Amino acid sequence: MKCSQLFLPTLKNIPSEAEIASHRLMLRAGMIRRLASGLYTYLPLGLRALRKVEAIVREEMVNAGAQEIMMPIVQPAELWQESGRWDRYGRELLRIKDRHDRAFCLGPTHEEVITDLVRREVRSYRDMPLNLFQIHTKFRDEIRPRFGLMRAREFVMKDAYSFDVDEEALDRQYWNMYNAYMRIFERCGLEFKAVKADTGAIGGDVSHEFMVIADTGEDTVCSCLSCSWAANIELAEVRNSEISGQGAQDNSQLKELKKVSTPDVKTIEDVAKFLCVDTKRLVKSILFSTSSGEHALAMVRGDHEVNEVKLKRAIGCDDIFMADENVVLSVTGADVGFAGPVGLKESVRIFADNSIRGVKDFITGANEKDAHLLNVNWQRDIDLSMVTFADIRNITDHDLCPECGGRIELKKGIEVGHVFKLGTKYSEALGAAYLDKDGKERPIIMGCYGIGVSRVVQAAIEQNNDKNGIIFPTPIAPFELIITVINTKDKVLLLAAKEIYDIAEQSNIDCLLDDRNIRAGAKFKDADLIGIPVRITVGKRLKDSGEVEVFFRRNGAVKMVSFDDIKENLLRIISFSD
RNA sequence: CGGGACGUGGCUCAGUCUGGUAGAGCACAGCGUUCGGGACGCUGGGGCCGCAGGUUCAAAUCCUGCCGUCCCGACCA
Repeated sequence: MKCSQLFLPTLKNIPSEAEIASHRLMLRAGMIRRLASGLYTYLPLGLRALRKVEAIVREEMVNAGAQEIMMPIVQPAELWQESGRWDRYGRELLRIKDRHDRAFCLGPTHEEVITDLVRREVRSYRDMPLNLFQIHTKFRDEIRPRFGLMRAREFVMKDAYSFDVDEEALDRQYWNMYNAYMRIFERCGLEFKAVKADTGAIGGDVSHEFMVIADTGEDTVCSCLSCSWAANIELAEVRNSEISGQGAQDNSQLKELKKVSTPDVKTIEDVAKFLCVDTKRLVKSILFSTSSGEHALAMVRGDHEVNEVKLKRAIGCDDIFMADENVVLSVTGADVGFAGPVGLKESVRIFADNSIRGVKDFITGANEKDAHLLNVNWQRDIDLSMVTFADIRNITDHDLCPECGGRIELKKGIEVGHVFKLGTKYSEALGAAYLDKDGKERPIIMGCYGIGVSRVVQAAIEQNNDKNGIIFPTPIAPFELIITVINTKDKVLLLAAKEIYDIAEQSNIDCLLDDRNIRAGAKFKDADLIGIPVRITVGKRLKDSGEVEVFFRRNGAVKMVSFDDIKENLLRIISFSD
């Protein structure tokens, strides 16, 4: 491709709509343009990178035994009603109506459609194992689209679904996919981690996420420095070395319960400062409401955070959210900021984190405006029959690995892939069953496996850039090589560059020829910005010494190579780009 | 949905506080000089100042409502 003909609108200025490096660079490099919030057009360069990732994903999926299909984006409401997700999925599901006033949605995922297909076509144990995938557009009406392609409303996803006769076969498919994912992300040149994960709205039992490590990631990844344990913080279990006693205490040692005035002192930090104590002496009490309209009080140490996924499990309900001001007022009798376990106006269940089980004489809110309680104690002040101790807090980097007791670290990650063992959740809801060897009907055992293909492109850029622009890993670079002609009016240089270009084309190297009649500096800046791994510069040195310059974007290395050598060994010479 | 910021040529922004002829840089077009790290000079085109109301002799500027964008939060395969 010649630059003079390529639609490549690069920007010198940083667009004001973008905050993070990868988003800015994709706009500046002319890869994407925004149509509306969370909706993007892929320009030639962006689409090429996307296609590269797609090709890798497709190849590995097919190698792993999956077969490609394509399902509709528009899906009938009936199917979603059948699975129960028409009501449960919430407002992220964009609902539309056709001219006959029939309800449809834009597919945010395809479990319903694939299960409908399979329940019609798969009747026998002989038809399995089966693994079907597609690479297609998904639509999710995100509350807050963010960071360009990172959290777009419309995006490209590879989704695969497996169908098996039993758990054992599912287990094989699951790890087969897991391994395929490892290969895919390695080939894309990403620094990533596979971590244990929560199954969220998709449901199911076992699940792993594939996280690209990056400071701008929206998830937190915990991993052990000494063993292979790694988990999303939503799920990372806290090892309990701190538990002592059973909550019941020897009352004679306890200090007297005391109420202190804390006017307008609400946050944990403020209270600790006001009372001149460490935040660890405080116990944070946060009121949650469940989807069924009940309330529960969560208690964690002042310096800890409530983990809603764990709390949800401890309570045993589908969904929870922080109670609003009115609920807080009616349950505690005070404004937000003074909640505590003692003297609640309404009787609610209390879920206390394991780490506060053994503490004595702690500080909590007094359920009274501008007041806190000192020397609160289990049993004496709090009815233990209302209290459930559980792991309901986020792990911290002071905690130890739950597997081996080693030190752990917390890092931010971008979720680019997620594999689930679904089990029979959808096959039972939609009646997808097969006949086994004995002629007995059984539900099909399912797994599902997603990759955010468009997100991979941006995550790769987030991980590979410098002040001059993108540094594409070669396998997903829109072009692998750019040949920069310093002076296009010089026919000798232009012809020499074309000669190399033709060889590159014949060698199946994706090559750009920068034949634009602009100054050399601008060409260099553009080449750096769009992140082409290797640049060959054809300039006056060709005339002086018969050499061209080979520049490697990643490390800035420069090699002078004779024109003849380049022609004979192009592939070998540019193969050191990563 | 709650909190915050913003909306002025294609892009980045000034001008708004204190109402009075719409500006700069980049980009674009023409001419000339230049030509290996985003050149320079001259000339030129391009604006419902987000939209709608209101106040005023007069509104980019003040007021009200709406729309859009971004950030934080809640939410999230």
